[in-house]
Amino acid sequence: MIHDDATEAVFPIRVVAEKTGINPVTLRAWERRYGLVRPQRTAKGHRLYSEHDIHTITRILELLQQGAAISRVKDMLEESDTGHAPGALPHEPGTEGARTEVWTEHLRRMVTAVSAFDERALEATYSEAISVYPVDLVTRLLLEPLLHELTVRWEALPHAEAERRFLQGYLRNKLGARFHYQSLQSSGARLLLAGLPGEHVETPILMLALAVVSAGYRAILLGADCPLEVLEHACARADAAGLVVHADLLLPQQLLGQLRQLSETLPCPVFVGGNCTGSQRTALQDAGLIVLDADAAGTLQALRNALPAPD
Amino acid sequence: MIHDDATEAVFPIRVVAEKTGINPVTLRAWERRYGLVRPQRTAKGHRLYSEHDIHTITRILELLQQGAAISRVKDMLEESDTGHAPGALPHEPGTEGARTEVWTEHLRRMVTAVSAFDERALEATYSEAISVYPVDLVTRLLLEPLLHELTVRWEALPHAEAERRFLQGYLRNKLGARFHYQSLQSSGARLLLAGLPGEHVETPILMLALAVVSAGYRAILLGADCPLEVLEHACARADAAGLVVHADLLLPQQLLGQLRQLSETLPCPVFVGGNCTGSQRTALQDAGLIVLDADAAGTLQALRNALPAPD
DNA sequence: CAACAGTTGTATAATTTTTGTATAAATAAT
DNA sequence: ATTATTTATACAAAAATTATACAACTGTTG
Repeated sequence: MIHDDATEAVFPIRVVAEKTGINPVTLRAWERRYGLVRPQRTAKGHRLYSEHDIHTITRILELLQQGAAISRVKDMLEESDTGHAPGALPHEPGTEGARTEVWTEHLRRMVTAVSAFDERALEATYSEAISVYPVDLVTRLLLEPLLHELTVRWEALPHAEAERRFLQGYLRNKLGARFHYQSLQSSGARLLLAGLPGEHVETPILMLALAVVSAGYRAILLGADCPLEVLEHACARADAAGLVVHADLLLPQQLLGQLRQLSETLPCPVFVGGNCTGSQRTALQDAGLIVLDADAAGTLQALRNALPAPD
Repeated sequence: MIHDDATEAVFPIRVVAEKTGINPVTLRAWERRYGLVRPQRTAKGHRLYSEHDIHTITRILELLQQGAAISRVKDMLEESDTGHAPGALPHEPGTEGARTEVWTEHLRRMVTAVSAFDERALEATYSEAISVYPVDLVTRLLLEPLLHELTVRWEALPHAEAERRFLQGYLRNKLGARFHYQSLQSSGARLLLAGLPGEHVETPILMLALAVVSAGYRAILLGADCPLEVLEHACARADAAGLVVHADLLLPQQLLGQLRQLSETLPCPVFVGGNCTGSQRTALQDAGLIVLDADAAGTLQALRNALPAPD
């Protein structure tokens, strides 16, 4: 499939600026300073951007949103173009421990933003946090407490269901983008991942998926509230090295029985994560499942123990 | 189908100017400077435009509308005429026919990728398409047909539920990221957006949300399967200028009644999108709802009619 | 902790290009 | 004879170009 680039490049810089939200000055600065994008030129030197260039800009925007430095974006683009994979984003093994008031302040602002349905304020706080702290930390000390705090609050105020939905939409998009990005980079064994029947909330599943992916495995997401029969079929068809299920709620006895049966049937190990691992740990282990603890390190360890290490 | 151009070429330049809204001076400048349009001439050199010429001008106008530079438009027209090579932007059904095999090929590859649970292959195809064609076109000619094709297929093969979930996860992340990004840019009136009770699929809602946002409004997403009471509360609390609900399935009579009541209660207009607008259009209109057609242009028009234009 | 250098988005200035429109002189149409 | 259309030249506003500068941050180093 051959394209004549010259004939595709039609958009002047102003249009591109409007389409992408990037100031023309900035676009030129990126090109001059980092060689980013480099569109066609007319005989007189005016820039003509193609659809492909615009797509590149959106990719840049995605990377920036994940906290990448603009000066390093070019390499990342090239790496992901040449197919083979880079180590994703800089994760500083930070030495930050307490400083809890920072987080409670962020938390407070995010709660306020949610009750005003103000996505921009939500984003502002989140991206402020993400620009200071590594992603994992923000997830663990901000997003998870936020979800927890609001869940508690909503139980007392049932009419605030809309706010819960709003926040979940935001988090789903946010975590989903991160998962998607990391997913394309990962290359280890394939793990199926789904929420058990009755679990309708997606965000904790996405968090678990992120942990799995950043442990070096590939994750195939099958979403929330997934029937066990589907998982059984999918394991075979997808040639999965393992199955990870998620449950926050208490599992009924019947489901536990079905899970035991499933883990005996399947040729691959079955892991379980989520809050149910606290209260029902032994029951789950008796059913032949491998319990994933809430912390990332423990999750990684458990996966590595039961599976060949991915790298 | 060959026409005798001479018999069709009858419109003097002034008439064409009136029909198209383009100043005669400008029409001549386009012809002189870029070789655009070139109508027949009388023996003494007066321009005589044919119906086809006028159609060409319409196409030019569409391209300009999408931001193409006038100096580049000629190449694009020629490209899409020679059928080969992607005319980047043209949205007209007339010239799409010749290029459908591009889309069926992409479609085929995506179907294959889904049944192999291969996110990277999925991404590769999608990203190739998106780098050549504008987002809207890819959504309309690739993603929507893909969803439709696989839905049909899954009805015949119920065991492939896992594949459906896999694809929906992918699309949700993809569309969600786009929505999130656009959302932060948008600044118009706020519209609440949700799937009606019984509608569990998120992707069509996200597509509708993207249309709303690119029409210049802000969208507050409340997710799929949303109870009407939640919407009623949320409209007040979020100070929304409108409510958009989505439904692909047929709406039961009871829900129609509740919708009528809702639209009478709320101070803002209520819009409805999705496949149900085809079969239940009049019933929905009787209930006081404003129907959003499937195409983006119609959606935009309907929103603008009922709300103050955002920009 | 202060000083310094690097990063990065924006701003400004001086020029040039693009693009729609205006004008003039000549010819054609009605 | 009056009204249109044509070509060619000209003009002006909008938009693009490069180059330089700057402000707000970042991180490093003494």
